[in-house]
Amino acid sequence: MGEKSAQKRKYILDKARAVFSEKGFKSVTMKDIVDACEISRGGLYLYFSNTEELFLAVRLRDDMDDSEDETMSAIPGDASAGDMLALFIKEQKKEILRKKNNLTVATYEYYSLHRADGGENPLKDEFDTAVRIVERLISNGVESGEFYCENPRGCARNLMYVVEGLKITSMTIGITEEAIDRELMYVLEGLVPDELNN
Amino acid sequence: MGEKSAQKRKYILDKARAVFSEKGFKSVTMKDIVDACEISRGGLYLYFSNTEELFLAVRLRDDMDDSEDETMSAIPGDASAGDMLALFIKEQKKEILRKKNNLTVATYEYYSLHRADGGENPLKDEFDTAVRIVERLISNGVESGEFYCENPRGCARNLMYVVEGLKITSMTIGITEEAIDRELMYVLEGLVPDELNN
Amino acid sequence: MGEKSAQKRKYILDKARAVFSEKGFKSVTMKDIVDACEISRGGLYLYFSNTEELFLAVRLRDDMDDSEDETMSAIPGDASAGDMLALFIKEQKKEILRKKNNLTVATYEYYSLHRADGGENPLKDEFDTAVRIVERLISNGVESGEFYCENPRGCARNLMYVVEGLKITSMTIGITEEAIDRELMYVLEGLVPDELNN
Amino acid sequence: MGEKSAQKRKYILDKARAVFSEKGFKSVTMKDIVDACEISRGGLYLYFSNTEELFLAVRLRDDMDDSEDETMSAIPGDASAGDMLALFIKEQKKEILRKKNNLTVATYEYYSLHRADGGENPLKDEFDTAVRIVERLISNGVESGEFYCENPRGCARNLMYVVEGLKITSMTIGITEEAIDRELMYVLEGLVPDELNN
DNA sequence: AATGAATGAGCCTTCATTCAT
DNA sequence: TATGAATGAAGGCTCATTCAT
Repeated sequence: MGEKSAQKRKYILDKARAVFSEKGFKSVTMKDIVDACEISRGGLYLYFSNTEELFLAVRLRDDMDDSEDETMSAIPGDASAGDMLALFIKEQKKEILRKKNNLTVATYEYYSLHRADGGENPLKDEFDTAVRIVERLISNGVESGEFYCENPRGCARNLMYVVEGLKITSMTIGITEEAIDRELMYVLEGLVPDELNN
Repeated sequence: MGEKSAQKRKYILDKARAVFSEKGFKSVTMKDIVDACEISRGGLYLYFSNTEELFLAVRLRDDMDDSEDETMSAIPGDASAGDMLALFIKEQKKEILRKKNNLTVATYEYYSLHRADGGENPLKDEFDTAVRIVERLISNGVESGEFYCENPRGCARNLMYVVEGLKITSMTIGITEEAIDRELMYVLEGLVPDELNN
Repeated sequence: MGEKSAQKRKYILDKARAVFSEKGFKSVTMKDIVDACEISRGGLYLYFSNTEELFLAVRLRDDMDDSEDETMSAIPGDASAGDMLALFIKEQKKEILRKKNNLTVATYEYYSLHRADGGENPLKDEFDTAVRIVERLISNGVESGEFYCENPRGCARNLMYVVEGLKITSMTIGITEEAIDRELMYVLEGLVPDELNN
Repeated sequence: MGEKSAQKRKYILDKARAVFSEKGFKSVTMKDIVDACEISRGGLYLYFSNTEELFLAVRLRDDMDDSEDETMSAIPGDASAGDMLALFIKEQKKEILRKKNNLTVATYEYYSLHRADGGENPLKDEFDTAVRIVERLISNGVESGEFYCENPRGCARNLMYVVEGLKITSMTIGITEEAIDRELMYVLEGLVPDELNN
């Protein structure tokens, strides 16, 4: 009803994602979207009133079919903590390297515009959730003897800040896959019991 | 043709910095600068042709009287590696927390627009330089027995990626001074010889 | 081809009247009507092609169930001229003060747009008819000795121009009921034989 | 300074007056003004931000070089009340008949949109002022024996409401000069002492 | 050097109108 | 008949950029 055609809505979001990936958030105009979708100006406004609405919908839609969750839930129940952490990190790496449909810059632009220091912030939720996941994996690994770590939360946070650093570096300075591997490895090595580390 | 009035140029750059700090890069218009400087439109064009030129000049001017260099060079020759690293980190923290004249977002916006994956990139130079400085400080500390570290370069890079992560987090999610301290501390603790760590 | 559903047509006209009352003529869009009627865009076009057609139909419909005629025809045959004039004026006053469904402004807007100086003009017909009615009432009153008036037509016209003046004043400047009474009274007092006037 | 070129401002107001006269208030777009003035879109916005601002300025400017005031003040000091009233009415008549630059409809449209029942309203001020002027003229005439009138204020108000009625009639129904004369005469005749009236 | 009025391109948004279902 | 998605024209507004003074 209010949503017109759900299919077209998805179509628009798909095209919009590509545009946001290409131009970030601020530079994107409704005309950019219209052109990308090859629909009429009025047609777009039937679905979204401005780029902000569009962007948030793109990010939401993203969550739905996000490969991360799928991947994580597709893990066999008997996977080791190390395997799972490796998988998690592999996903992060994929995201960092992603060329197409990469929302990193647009997201940073959007939230630097709408920073809500005190209040709710989806970005903060995402970050905190990721930290918790990693912390749990590390803790599990410590219990099973796979990892050695006196401060799992600290280590998890360190990992996620490095990931953030790598993301922004990738979008501004540029970074090679090797450099990403090296950085993530550096963090993980701190988890390996000393006797194994040598 | 020459520099017109170097003084006025500096004046414009000062005002422009505040504008870029406030609005990032993409959202800044020449009119914003004109308004901030309270000069004529034509007057501004005499010095800078567009916001890009202006922004690069702001960043350059920044390097000149940058407090970081001053601070670092103001260190007594006999300062310990630990003291110097602490000082360096203090500067980074100040930058992360900086409210006024903070170019972080504008810089990210600008370089995400002008990313030159392979070629030269001042941002890359700055990052690499910072890594080298930290690496040297750590190495010195290791030599003097202040630090323990098997991979100074890796540790330096880890620190700088965390700093990048903290910067972007500060500008988007928001972050408290305590959280910054905790993160930086986490990295530094890895450098402290075990016997001292307890 | 025919009238589609006469009931729905009336429904649309009712809702449209409210809209024209609220927004005048020029500002009303087909969308306004669609929204007010809660019907589909296409559905509206089935009945009316544009706001002009709609407005004219609203005014016509108005004439049909207009309370004025009803009221006037509901007068007992033996009513005095004075009673009937009082009734007529009461109706005019009601119209001037009418808050809901007041077409005054819309009508003025429409006819200032479509003024036909020489030709036919429903507004002119209405005005002339009203003048004739008042003139007849006055003449009757003069014959019966209720009124004193040497120029009934002139007095009737004077009354109706004052009514027009009051209508437009009511819609633009705003006017109180007392002010309306005072004005209408002023005109009527001219009709009262001198000996009664004191 | 803030006013750019006073000359051009006046030029725009002149052209705008013609547009408002032609199209009323609501239908006028900034593009209409731009086209009438043959200036650029941006150029117009340098002086006025929207049609409302423009319209109010047109009305203000109107007051300044309004012929009414000039005319009234150009009256010889020894003019009789009758002469002055005749002059006043002649001005009203001119205004009612005015073809070019007639702001009547635009004014009604504007104020029907911005009616402030309780508060200040320039239209109300103008009306009240006119009433006071007429009242004074009548009173003077009564004192000098030129007029006979028991209720100068009532008569003045009656005249001005008739004038309002004639104005709106002129713009909607259309009216001939003779009809205007007849109406105004009707009111004035009420002022003439009976013995002269025959 | 400096000014600021002027231009015109470009994006935003709303609406009348059409048309496939 | 009725629906409402879709289109495209029209008007609002802002800005980069130029240029006469």
